[in-house]
Parts: sequence; C-alpha cells; structure tokens
Amino acid sequence: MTINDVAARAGVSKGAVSIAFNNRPGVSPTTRERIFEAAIELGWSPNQAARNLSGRRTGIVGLAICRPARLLGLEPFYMEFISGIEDVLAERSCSLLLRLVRDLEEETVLLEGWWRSRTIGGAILVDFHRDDPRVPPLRALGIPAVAVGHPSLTGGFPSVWTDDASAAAEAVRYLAALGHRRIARVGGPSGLGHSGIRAAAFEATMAELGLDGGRQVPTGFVGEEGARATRSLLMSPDRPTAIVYDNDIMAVAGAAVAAEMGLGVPDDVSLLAWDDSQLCRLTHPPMSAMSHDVHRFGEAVARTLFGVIEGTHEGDFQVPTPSLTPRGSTGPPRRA
Amino acid sequence: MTINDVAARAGVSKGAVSIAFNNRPGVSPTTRERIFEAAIELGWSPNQAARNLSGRRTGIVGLAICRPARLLGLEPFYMEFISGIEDVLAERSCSLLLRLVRDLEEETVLLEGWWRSRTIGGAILVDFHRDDPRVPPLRALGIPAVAVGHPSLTGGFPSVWTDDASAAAEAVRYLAALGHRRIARVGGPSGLGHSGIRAAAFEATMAELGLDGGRQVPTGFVGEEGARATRSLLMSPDRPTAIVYDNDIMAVAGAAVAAEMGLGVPDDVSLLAWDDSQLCRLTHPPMSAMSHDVHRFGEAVARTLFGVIEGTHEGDFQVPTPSLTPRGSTGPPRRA
DNA sequence: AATCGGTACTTTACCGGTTCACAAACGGCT
DNA sequence: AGCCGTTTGTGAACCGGTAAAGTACCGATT
Repeated sequence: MTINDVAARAGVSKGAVSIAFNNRPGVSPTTRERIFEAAIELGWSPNQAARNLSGRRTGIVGLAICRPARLLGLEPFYMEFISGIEDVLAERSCSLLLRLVRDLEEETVLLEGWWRSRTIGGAILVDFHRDDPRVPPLRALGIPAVAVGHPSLTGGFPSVWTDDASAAAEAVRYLAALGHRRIARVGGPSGLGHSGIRAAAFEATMAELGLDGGRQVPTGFVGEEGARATRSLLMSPDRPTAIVYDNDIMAVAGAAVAAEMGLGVPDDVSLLAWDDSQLCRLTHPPMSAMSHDVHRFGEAVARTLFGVIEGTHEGDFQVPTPSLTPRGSTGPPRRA
Repeated sequence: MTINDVAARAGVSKGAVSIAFNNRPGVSPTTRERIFEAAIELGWSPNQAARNLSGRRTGIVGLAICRPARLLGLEPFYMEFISGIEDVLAERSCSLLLRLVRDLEEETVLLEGWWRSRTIGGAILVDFHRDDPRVPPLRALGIPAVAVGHPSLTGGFPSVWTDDASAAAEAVRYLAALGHRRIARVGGPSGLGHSGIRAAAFEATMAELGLDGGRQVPTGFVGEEGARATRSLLMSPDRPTAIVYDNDIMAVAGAAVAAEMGLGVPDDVSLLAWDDSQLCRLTHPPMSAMSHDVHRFGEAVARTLFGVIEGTHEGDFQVPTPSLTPRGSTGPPRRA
C-alpha cells in the first residue's frame, strides 16, 4: 500500500496525494475529498520513514534518561514527569521516544543519531551537571531541545526550571522557625546540578540563621541509600532533630528507619520530603514535603519544547517554586 | 554527511560502503577497513530513515498504556516494567515509543497508524480485558505484538504471563494457615483480565478452605482508593483480620489507614501486597508481598517481542509465579 | 485577441540508504 | 595460453514519500 496506489485509485498523481495529506493549498476541495476517500478505502497512511527522508520533522520527541533502569521504577518523579509530558504530547498526537542510557556520552551519541536520521523532531534534556558534556555537541547540531534545570547549567538551551535555591532556603527557615537547630539534609549525587544548588542554598541559609553543623549526605536517590543515610544520621552523637530529603522515596524510607529505631515522628525527629508524590499522603503520619506539581512541570516542558520547535519560543521558563506543605511529619523538637 | 561522502573518501562506490556497514560478504578486509576509517573520520553513521525505507524493520517498539496519566506516576509497576523492557531494547539499540491513551479504541487506532506508517516494528499490549476489543483489528493487521496477560485473554497473540490464579490461591492459603478466617481482598477494576482471574481464584480458594465472607472490593489501583477500601473494610462490624491487595501502593496506603485507626499491623490486621516494589521494604513494618520481579517481566516481554518480530518465536511464555515473601506485615490474628 | 494572474494539478528530481544483476580481476587447473 | 569459478566491486533501480518547477486551463483585464 503506497502513495501510488492511492493516487491511482483517486485518479490523480502522487504529488496531489502528498499535497492533500499535508493540508497544503493546491488541490480543490472535491479532489481532496476523493483522495481521502481512496486512502481510507485502501487503509493507507503515509510511511513515516519516507517522510522523514525527504526532510520533514516528525511528531516524535526524544527523551534519554541516564539512570540505572532498576532505579527508575522506584522514583515516582520520572513517571509523573513523563506522564505530564505525555498529556501535552497526546493533545497534538505526538509521542515520546524513551531510552535509558548508561552515561552522558551514550546519550549524546543517541540524540545525534535520532536527530540526524530525523527520528525525532526535538529533545528533552534532563539531569544537568556542571559543565555538562552534552551541551557543546548538541548545540552544534542545532537540535531543538528544552533543558530541565537551572539556566546557569543548561548552556544556552532554553530551560524550564524551578527555584530550588529558594525552596531549599524556605525548608531550612521553616524547620528553624519550629525550633530546630540541628538540621541535616539527605541529598542527591553531588555532581548533579540541582542537588548542588540545593546543597549550596541549604548551607547558606543555615549559616545565615547562625545554625552550624548542618550535615549533608549525598546519595544516589534510592530508598535504601536514604535509609542508610538516615540511620547513620540518627545514630550520630549529636543527632539532628530534623532531616530534609531530596526526594520523597528517601523520606519515606527515612520514616521507616525512625520507626524501626523507636523514634517518634515528628517528636524525636522531623522529616521533610521533596517532590511531593502521592506517596507522602499515604504514610502515617503523612509526610510534610516541598510540594511541587511534577506532572505540571512535565506539561510545561513539553509545551516549551513545542514552542522551540515551532520557533515561537526563546528564553527560559520558570515553573512555580516548590512550596512547603506541612503535614504530620514535621513539628517542634521535643524539649531536651 | 551521507554514504556518498564516505564512499568518495574511501575511493569506493556507495554500494561497497553499504556492504561493509552491514557486515555482509562482498568487500575485502582491506577495503572494509578503509571504509570504516573514512566513516570515522567523517563522523558518519547510516541514516535510520533511509535504512527503514529500503524495507528494514525500524527498531522502535510501541507501547500504549491506557490509564490516566496522573495515576501512572504513582504506580511503581509500570516504570519498573518499562525499565525492564528498556534494558533489553537498549542491548539492541532499539527504543520504546510510549503513549498514554484514554481508551482501547484510541489505542487501536494509534497502533494501526504506527504500524501502517512503519513507525514501529512491533508492539507490546497490556491490560487485557475479557473479549478485548483490540484483538480483532490488530490481528487482522498482522502487527507483530506480544501480549501481557493470561493466554486465555490475549486472543491468539503470543503472551507473556504469570500464574495469577496460583499466586492468589497461595496468598489465601498462607493467610488461612496463619489462622485467619476473615480475609478480604482489595482488587483492581473488575473489567481487567488479571484482576478477574485473581478475584475468581481468591473466591474459589476461600470456598475450598471453607471460609466464607471473603469480601472483595474493586478499585482503580490508586492509593487513595486503596485507603478508602481499607477504611471501609476495617470499619465493618465483622472486620477482616487480613487483607490482600492487588498492588503495593494500595497496601502501603492500607497500612497508613490501619495506623491512623490505631490498629496494629500485623496484630490486629495482616496486610499482604502484590507486585513487590522496593516500596514494600521501606515501610515499617515491612510489607509482606506476593513478590514478582517486574523488571525481569519487562525483559521477558521485550525478548519475546524480538522473537516474534524475527519470526523465531511462537506461543506463550510463562514467567515465574509471584512468590510469597513474608515480612512484618502478616502474622497470626490476635485471639478474639 | 493577446496578456496576465491564479488555481489545479502533473512531472521530475531529489532524500540516503539497500539490493541485485553484472563486470573485472584473480588465481587455479588443464 | 586458455578456460573457469570466485572474490571483489560497480551501477542502476528501487524504497515511498516531499518539493519545486512546469503545464493546462480559466476568467478577468487591456
């Protein structure tokens, strides 16, 4: 079933069919109608590979994620993020081409290939590092892309970002206002851009408030590492009375550790999550969190990407700052 | 950068380059070497679209998921499943084309389009219903696909499945052996094939053991509905002493409800999850579960799909039955 | 009547590979 | 030397679309 069959059936040339199927002026409404009928009768739709070959852009958006596959299943963040992207993509009958990669080098090569072979019409870049090695080659390629991360990290790619620094500061101020003086943070990998930003803001705010000894533990984002970090923090002689986590799965794991150690939440230790997925509302006590509509974040990213592809968008887009959502897991520390 | 540039640089015809890059006999080792060198120097790699056009398979696998986008973020199952698929796909440099759809009709149309336009080389079908409406049109199309679900549901598509009936029976027997007589089940939507199978097996096993009053509550798989179902079960006059859930997020939500109602787990009520994600190990007490390596399940599905695409595979493939993993959330009921 | 502008198509040259029929070169054998 | 079967490589015809140039026709203008 090819364009020629349809053309023959409709009694026109294949050029006419092409024109009709791309909604371009050049055929009369009557003929257009006849062409569509023929296509439907034959069950034909244009071959994507052939289209791509003659230089059209596709409705496929590429996303490569550089984290171990097994870890991803756990992280509510990504699936929620993806589902937000999907929502916008589906509106325009576009799809998401997903690939897990081992390192940024592999990601770069992959995106180059996808772009050169016109498999994708644009890409979403996530998890920026300082001086991210993906930036130069991908910019040189001219691939339309949206970067998820603070504009200072994304090397000129239009970015969609959220003000992690303010949020981290707010988290610390809130806990300090409750009376906490020993506040710890269980963060993501130190190389990761946004973890770094949060870490710096955390430290700065602690200093500003005259609180010292704000320990920070970097982890790989997995629940088990969050549990381990929590255990080690809570076993230390000067144990913190409040802990801020870099995602919610680690916070939930932390809550289980507290329970296992016989510590009350929030009486003995307050816990504050980040990336408030529904998980936070399912624990007991429910988890306070730096709440952040990840789904909407994904939507914003997808929308911005369409803007970039169509050339209507330039510059960065800031989504709302994660806002403190106090629930049961934070409270004043018990009097010594 | 095209095959012609490489051919010119290596001083051969483009046919020779094609032969070399497809590892086919027809050029001497020396020439082959020269061609590769030229390609590397020029940074060339074959254009995928052009390759596909000349009758090759595309290396893109389609997956449409028919659940509300927001729900998906929560469900550890899907992301873990996808990550398993990705692992196998990545081995062969293939990618996953993902799309969330509203209903099965939309999914059918989508897959038809993808297949007709050669966007995908095969598809993965999930969430089978009884007399699933996707089956006839997709079979007629001849699209290579693997179905995830019991062979009785998948209408002739090669299926990858797990023995839900035995697992459900085992769950009931285990709880009965602990001494439970009032066992309830919080299941998925009743229309969904595997939920139906588990429901039937649950009921049959209860009857077989002479236990009646095994209440079952259908839900939409979300944590909140799991919480609501649990609350209503635990408030009933003859409240169950054990509850089996159809996934783990609902079980975790159930645990929070028990805590909130002041009921001890497992003393007052035993909870048993399904689809054992790491979530189960992060609660306190850790959640007993019908454990099931979802990641490996995804791998099996992807591998089977490749078999189907290449024509080497026929028939169904059974992955290991979910096995009971007792942890802290199940125990003998407290004496009345 | 000749010219013009516009619409409605058709024709044809690509896009960047694969494939296959065919030719040249090569080595072994009589 | 002459013949033959292999290996090695070439050239052209595809694959199924898009795009731009070209043609035919029509009503309006000069």
